[in-house]
Formats: sequence, structure tokens, C-alpha cells
Amino acid sequence: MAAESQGKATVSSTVEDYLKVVLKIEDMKQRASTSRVARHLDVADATVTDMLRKLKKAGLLEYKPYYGATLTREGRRMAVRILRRHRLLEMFLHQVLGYGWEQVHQEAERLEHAVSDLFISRIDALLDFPSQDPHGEAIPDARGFRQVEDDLCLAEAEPGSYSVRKVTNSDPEFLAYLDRVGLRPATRLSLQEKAPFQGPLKLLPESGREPVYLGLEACRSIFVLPRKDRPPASASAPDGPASREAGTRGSRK
Amino acid sequence: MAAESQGKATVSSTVEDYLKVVLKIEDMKQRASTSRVARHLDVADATVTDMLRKLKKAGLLEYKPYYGATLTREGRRMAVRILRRHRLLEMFLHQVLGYGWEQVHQEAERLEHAVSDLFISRIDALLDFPSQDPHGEAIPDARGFRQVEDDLCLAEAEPGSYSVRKVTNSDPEFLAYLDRVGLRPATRLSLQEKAPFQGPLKLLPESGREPVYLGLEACRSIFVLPRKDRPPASASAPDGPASREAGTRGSRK
DNA sequence: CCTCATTTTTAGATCAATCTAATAAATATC
DNA sequence: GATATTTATTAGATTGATCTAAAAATGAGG
Repeated sequence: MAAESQGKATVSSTVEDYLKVVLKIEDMKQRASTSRVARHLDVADATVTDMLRKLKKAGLLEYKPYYGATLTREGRRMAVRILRRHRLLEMFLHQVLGYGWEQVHQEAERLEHAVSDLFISRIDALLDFPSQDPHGEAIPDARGFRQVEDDLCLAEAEPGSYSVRKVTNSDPEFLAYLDRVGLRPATRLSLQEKAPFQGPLKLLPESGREPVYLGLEACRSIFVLPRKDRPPASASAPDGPASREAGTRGSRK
Repeated sequence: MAAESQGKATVSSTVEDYLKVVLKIEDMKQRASTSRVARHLDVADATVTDMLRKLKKAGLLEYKPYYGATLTREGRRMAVRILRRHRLLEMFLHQVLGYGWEQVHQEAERLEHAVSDLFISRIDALLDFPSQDPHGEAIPDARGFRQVEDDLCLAEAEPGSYSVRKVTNSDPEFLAYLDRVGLRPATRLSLQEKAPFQGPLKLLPESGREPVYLGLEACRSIFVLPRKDRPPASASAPDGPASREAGTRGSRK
């Protein structure tokens, strides 16, 4: 009796990982082909073929041989649930246990499969129902509703004033680098120029006076919001105390 | 390079469970026979035979066919490490996330295999390096040293004044019951009489004015410390406000 | 010290998740 | 549109953890 509505089928953490990856690929508006899924999970293609057939049988996704997979309503529900857990856990690790934003992903990756619903609802409350994780990604709510993302990829942006909305890359080295040059969610910056031929972008983060040259590929994982264009400021930045430090301290050994 | 001394061999969570059980059995001064291990883990005897041979090969325990297993130094080290994780996690769930003491075990059972060393050291610090878990069990320190337990099983105690030291039973129903009748770690009580022929014990917890009759079997999982024998008090107990409530609230759904 | 009940091990399978190598389908190129 | 390249599937194995059923060792009672 009691709550927990329908669909309480419990799946292995491996299955959860497959669903998560298919969701991620669909979110990127790509086709969840066998090989793409395999690359994301770092397993052999053959393994994915088998698994997709199994998941189709379980009703978690559609699967057309030689084409790929599409989540069903139920599969999507499960995938979003994991996404929510992952991001809430990241926020918890960052805010409560003082993890750096480059450290949270790996730990959450394991915990998302292990914690109970009670755990999730407790940390949700403890964090006062956050809507974003430490990378700026939206946290789906308890019913599985997802905030619409209205941001813009830095790689496609024109020169102007922006603030960092989210960083969709979990490589610790990369995140540590961004941190070092003062690029974090909510950081304000001006994009000063884009070198031609896939060249780097010249950025000026508000927190540093040095411009940062960032390769186009790296810019693909940075998403920004435009700001009303206050003139790009002639290298003035009255240096606020390196702002947004909170929660990032005490991390690296 | 860097720390982490020797023995960084990583084992499956299944192996961790086997080691934990063997440690538990050895702690109870019993022989870790195949069938005893199987009962604790709720698997078939044959499965345990296989696994013990495998663990022997891995150098984690000694195994004599038809006799049973004994942890090696390395196996014990690993088992104590899990024990520490388990108990720290329980304390964390209780203190930080407001879990009831009857709820912590099940969650910790999964988390102990999933969290990183960093997670453990962070919660250890956050909790200010606790020495006991919510059931009153000692938490081994980071080096694997275990506090000597100088308590006494209530089932073997003579009438007199005691305080509850620990409860070595993780059945939520049972713990919820103890909670209801006011028996928790640190609860002071007087053991008033022991009925003969394996009969129940008559207890008076300080927090309630009603005596509690507890079966002998149940008493085997309660351990107490003697107190200087203030006369058993003629049903007086000036009722402190149901004391030791903290941390137990907001638990049951 | 022989027999029987209990405990343990062996034998043979299963299941989930993975792999490699071989084959087949889809797509791209000329 | 015929061929070459890429992508996907099939086939066959492996590994870890588990099971059941049958066989063997231990130890208790006479």
C-alpha cells in the first residue's frame, strides 16, 4: 500500500547507466546509435547491441536495428530520475562536504546508484531544493520536470558580454583549469574576439585582468547567457576578492 | 607515488560483504564455518565454499576445508575498514540527514561500498570524529584501531542499575520497538528481575514509568554498563522530557 | 569402531555483463 | 549503380556470483 505510484521496477546500475547515456545523447539532439552509446560508456559495440535489445524488451526504449535507440516514456522517467539524483548529489557534495566542482562528478556517478529515495529527499530539503548543480546544470524536480535551458553555446557566441550559465564537461583537469583562470558558473565575462579557422576565443573573465584564450573545442562545453552590453571595460575590473570562492575550498589534496 | 601505503587491491562489494561477515563472526568468538557465513549472507553453502577458496587464494583469509575461515592481517584490515565506513555512515545519516536509528543500517549497507575515502574523511570531520555510531557501536579509527568494548550482555546481567551501551541488532522493527519503550544507547535502566527458565527480564528504563518485559533472546542484543547502584528507586523517575530525542525525529513516514 | 545425521564440498547450470572476431547491412564514393 | 568504407549484428567465450542436487567428510551415539 501507500505511495510510490506505478513503475517500481528496479533495474541494475548498469541499466541505469545505459538509460542515462541515451538521455544525454537525445538531449544533445543526436541519434542514440549503437556506437555512440558504446563510446559514451566505453564498452564494445556488441555489448550495446545486446543491451539495447534487452532494454527494448523491458519497455525502456525503442530500438531499431542499424538505427539506434529512443527512450520510451518509462525509460525517460527512469533516466531523468538518475539525472536528478546525480545532480542533487553533486550539489550536496559541493555544499555540505566541501568538494570542489571538479571532484563531484566522479563521486556522484557511484552514489547515484546506491542511495535511497529517502536519502535524496533529505539532501534535497537540506539544500533547500536547489535548481542547479555545481556546474550550473538544471536539477529536474521530484516529479521529473525539467527546467527549459535558454542558454547559448560559447563556441557559437558573438563578441559581447555574457555570464557563464553551465559547463557541460566533467573532466576534472578541464574544470580545474577553468577554475584557475576564473571561469565558473555565474562568472561574468566578455568575449572579445574569435580567431578565424577554428581558432581560440579571447575571453576576459571579470575576476581576472588577464585575458584567457580558449580553444573552440573547449568552448563547446561552456554555455552562457547574454548580458545587457555594458561596454567591454578597458581592462579595469576593480578586482572583487576573486568572488564565488565558497564551496571550492579545501578540496585538492 | 604518494601515500596509500601498501595493499590498495580493490575488491568487489560482494567480497567486502564476505570479509565483513567473517569479522563479525570472529568478533562473536565463533568459528567462521561455511554454513554460518552462508546464514549471515543468506546465500547457499556451496556459494560460500567457492568464495572462501577464492578469498584464500587472494590472501584475505585462511581456509581449512570442513573447518572454516580465519581472516589474515590483510583481510582483517579490509573488514575493519568497511566496518568503519559502515558505522561512520550510520552516524552521518542519523546526525546530518535525520535518519532514525532503525533506518540507518540498511542505507549504510549500500553506501559503505560506494563512497570514496574522501567522502569518509569529510563526514568524519563533519561529525567531529565520532567514536560511536547510533547503536552505540564503536567506530574504528582511520588507522583501523578498535576501541576495547568493556560492556556486558543484558541477557547475562544480574539485577541492578545499568545504562545501555550498545544494541547489536539491526532489525528495524526491533529497534523501533526498543525506541518506543524508551530503550536507546545511553538510556539508564534498572534490571529488576529475571524470570527463570529463559523467561523475560523486567526492566525499568528511566525515561518511562512502565516496566518493560523483554524476552531473553532480545536481551542478547543489548549490552550495558553497570552503574553505581543507586537504590532501584520505587517507581519514582522524575520524568526528564523523554530525553535523548535528538536526531530521531522526522524519521518514519 | 560402525552407523547415521549433519555439514561441507563437488559437479553442473544459470544469469548478467562483458569481450573478440567474423559477418552482414547501411552509407559514401567514384 | 558498383564498390569500398563504416557501422552494426551475430557467434562464441569469459568472468563473477549465484543456484540445486549429488557425493563425500566429520563427528556423535551406541
